[in-house]
Amino acid sequence: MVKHFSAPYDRSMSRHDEIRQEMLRRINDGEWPVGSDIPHEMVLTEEFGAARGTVRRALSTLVEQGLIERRKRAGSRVVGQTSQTSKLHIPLIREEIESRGHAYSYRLLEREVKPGLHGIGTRNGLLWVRCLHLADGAPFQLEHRTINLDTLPQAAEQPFRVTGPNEWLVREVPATRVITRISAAAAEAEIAEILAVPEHAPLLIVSRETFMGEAHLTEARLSHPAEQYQVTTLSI
Amino acid sequence: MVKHFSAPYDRSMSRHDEIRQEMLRRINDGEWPVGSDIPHEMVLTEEFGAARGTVRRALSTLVEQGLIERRKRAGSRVVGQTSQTSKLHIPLIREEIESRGHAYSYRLLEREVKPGLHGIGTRNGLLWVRCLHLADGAPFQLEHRTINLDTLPQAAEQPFRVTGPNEWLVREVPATRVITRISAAAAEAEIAEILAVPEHAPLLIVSRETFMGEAHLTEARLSHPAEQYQVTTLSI
DNA sequence: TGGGCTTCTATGTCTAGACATAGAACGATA
DNA sequence: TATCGTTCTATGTCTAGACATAGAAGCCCA
Repeated sequence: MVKHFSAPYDRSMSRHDEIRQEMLRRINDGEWPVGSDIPHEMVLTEEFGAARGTVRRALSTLVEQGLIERRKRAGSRVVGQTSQTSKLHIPLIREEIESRGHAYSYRLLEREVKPGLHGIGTRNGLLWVRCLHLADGAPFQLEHRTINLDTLPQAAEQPFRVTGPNEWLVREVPATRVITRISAAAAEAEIAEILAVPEHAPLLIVSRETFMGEAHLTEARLSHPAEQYQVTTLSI
Repeated sequence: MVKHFSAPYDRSMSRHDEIRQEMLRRINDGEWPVGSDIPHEMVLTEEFGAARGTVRRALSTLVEQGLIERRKRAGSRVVGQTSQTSKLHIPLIREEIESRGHAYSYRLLEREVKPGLHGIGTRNGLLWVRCLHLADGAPFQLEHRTINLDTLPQAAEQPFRVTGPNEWLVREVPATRVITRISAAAAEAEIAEILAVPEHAPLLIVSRETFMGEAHLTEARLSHPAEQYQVTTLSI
């Protein structure tokens, strides 16, 4: 089969990646302008000399990226992003700190079993942990965590004295759904002291709830001094 | 072909979704514990009575979710997430404000063509825009934007007097790569005044750079009073 | 025992079909 | 002209193959 375009694409790419690159180029160069219909699958299939499945794979990637949209019978068209979607990747705090070339250390501040709340942990209660993650000895992240002992009874046996709940959860527990919220706030007196920042200093706060199916597993509130931490995401 | 499991799955789901659900259940219930190998594709293919492609589609989704990892010759295994990945979705500020039931309004503060910087916009310069997005008349987001006039010369003709650069960019310009950074900071005097918050009040700041291929398109710095705004993400 | 070579296999990619179906387009009717 | 069925088609899903290939596992030899 003939390839009907001859740009010097990386030969190590798979065919669907090559095709996707070429489609990207056409969008880029305005050959397929925003708002316009792009050719039907079968036309592209012939043009690229590939199977329909391969062309579809290239197209699906563009759909994921939000560059095109497709509707049955109506065909596919290039869209200007109505909202930018990107992948947010929050690493283990230990890795984050070590990747910056700092020494990681950990301190457990509080650990307590509390009664359930809002229908969560009504049987076995909630494990409440407060701990601090440090970079080169300086406070980097304050972690407030609750673990649902109904769904994760094994957590009750974890002391979390030398490693944080995160490390354990990551190793032992898979999650199917995660809700992450990122916000800013001024440091209250108690938190300011723990994080060694002035009162009312700006904090970047990452809150995360984790579920397995419908079951609530754990919730975390991670507070960082604003100067030290930012969240970065890449496009899909 | 027989389906070898009989849970009452939604019949409206596609087969690969059904299979994925069943796999999720097995991970959930510990039948496939974290760290363990899961059966080979061909075994699953037989068990589910589906084609290999269909089983692979279910598995790929689990890989995307970060629940399993696969390696040639070595097979597939369940992994505890070493880092949580989720989808970050930043809507048009107008939509954000209207979806909260507030009236959106816009004010252009500054618009100027500046010389290029760091090899960006060296030919035609950079269009620099500062504008304010309001909810029910109250400041909600301060937008600092630069647009690369080398790659987007059409932007020079846009007055941005009644709608912001975002609306125009979204309608006209596709992007292949977006870098988003989320941070917190204390409001400097000038910004505090524009946003009608006390000096040093915490701000949530979303910065975004947009590219088409390697070409730099635009850069935005969006500042919000911390109490009014947070970023939410859902799992993939 | 350890390093390098070969073999082998589970996953990755691709093809060429078939059938399902949302929903756009069209035509009939009021 | 507006509304309501009907038709039709581009996309969505699935199948059953073939071949490619990373890299784990085993082997040989020093």
